[in-house]
Amino acid sequence: MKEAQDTDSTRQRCLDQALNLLLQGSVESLSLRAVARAAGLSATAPYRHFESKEAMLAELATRGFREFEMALRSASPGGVHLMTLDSFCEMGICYVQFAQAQPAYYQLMFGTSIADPSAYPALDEAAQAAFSVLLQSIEVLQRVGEIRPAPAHPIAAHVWSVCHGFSALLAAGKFSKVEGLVGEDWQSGFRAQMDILLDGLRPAP
Amino acid sequence: MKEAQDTDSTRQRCLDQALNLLLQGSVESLSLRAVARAAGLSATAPYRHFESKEAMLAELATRGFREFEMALRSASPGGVHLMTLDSFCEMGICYVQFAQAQPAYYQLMFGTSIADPSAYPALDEAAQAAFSVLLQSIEVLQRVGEIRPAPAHPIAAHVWSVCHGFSALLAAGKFSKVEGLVGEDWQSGFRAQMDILLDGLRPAP
DNA sequence: GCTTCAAAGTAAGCAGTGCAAACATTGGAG
DNA sequence: CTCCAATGTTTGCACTGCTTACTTTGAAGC
Repeated sequence: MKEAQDTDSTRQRCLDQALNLLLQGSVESLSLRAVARAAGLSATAPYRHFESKEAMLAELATRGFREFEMALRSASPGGVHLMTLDSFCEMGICYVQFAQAQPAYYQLMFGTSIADPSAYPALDEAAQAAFSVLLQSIEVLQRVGEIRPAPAHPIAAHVWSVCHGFSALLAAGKFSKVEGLVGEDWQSGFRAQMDILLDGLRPAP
Repeated sequence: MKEAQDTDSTRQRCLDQALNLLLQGSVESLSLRAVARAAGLSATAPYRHFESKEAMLAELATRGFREFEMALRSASPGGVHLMTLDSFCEMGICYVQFAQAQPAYYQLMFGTSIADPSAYPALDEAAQAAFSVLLQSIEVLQRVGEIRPAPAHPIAAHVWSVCHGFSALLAAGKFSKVEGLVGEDWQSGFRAQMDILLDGLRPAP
């Protein structure tokens, strides 16, 4: 009996083309048929390689989380263990950067396109790994006294809320009427938010 | 020539049924045909009353923002001008409450289902009015010395990011693995975030 | 009271979707 | 050489938003 191998080239071609289409469109506008067309297959051939459309999206999202984790890590050149407040800020920038540069990718990862992410263990694992970068960074900053000593999980959740909220509202264009934040001008606005955020996390004097 | 009147009962029936379906489903799964079916019309009849599906969604979203504004205002019994830190916190709760109780409604208002909201002036106006509640609350709190004196718009944007981010991540179930926040248990988690937020906005001693 | 005419509603059709089932192809194991 | 399972295709179903052409209807103008 031959196990389904990951060296299945057609499968990879489908995934690559799906990513291609996703990057230049939205999640909703991504159809399996378009993927098949781009991969030079018949409309329903991808069903030989993926349980469903959602299963394929889940694999894309998994890929996304891995890239996302890399992007977050890139903010701290010395690795998470040498985290500084500046690098932490930069990590936030990298977060929003990712969401802003590839909105459909980000939406796939953090939206509700995938009804039950926990049905895809690899996806869960990749997402958890990305979150761990944030969590560990906070723990390091607590150890060096830049962030007040307190349970790290709620703090991480808060930072995540800020980054996600900013990214989502920016992507939806909701900031254009508020601060004139559009396109590439968001960085100063985001830094202002990070300043408030870090002020609230500073240790008591 | 008879102007199209707003007393158009069929039109209202469509909107009501659309809201009905929206509240018990998702934005994506809401079809104009289902609305027509629920309203006892032929599949394409709604097109006599709405330019397009998006135009109908825009009217629903406008309605949503008006309800949303009411919900936010309800947090401060004495009106925005008697805003306190506690009421401000409560306003955040009301925000998330709204998003949590009617996720599809919220997603319609703050998501990207409506490609260009500025194409619908009434929608823009209603959204702006809701945002003003937040903005004015902050200005009042600055006047009474509970929030540091600083441009109010960036502060409002930050508060908005936190509330939106929390709501979106909660709705997507992303907090379940982080803090065990699911369903109705989110309030304590959210208060913790508001505490950090308000700490960062406190005036310098 | 009759005509006229625009508004309201319908039916049919187009191009697209996800997905299921039946069929054809093909390449490697026995 | 023969199976047989994996891969791919065709066909079909029920659904979507939306357009076009058609019918009904109700009220205003003469």
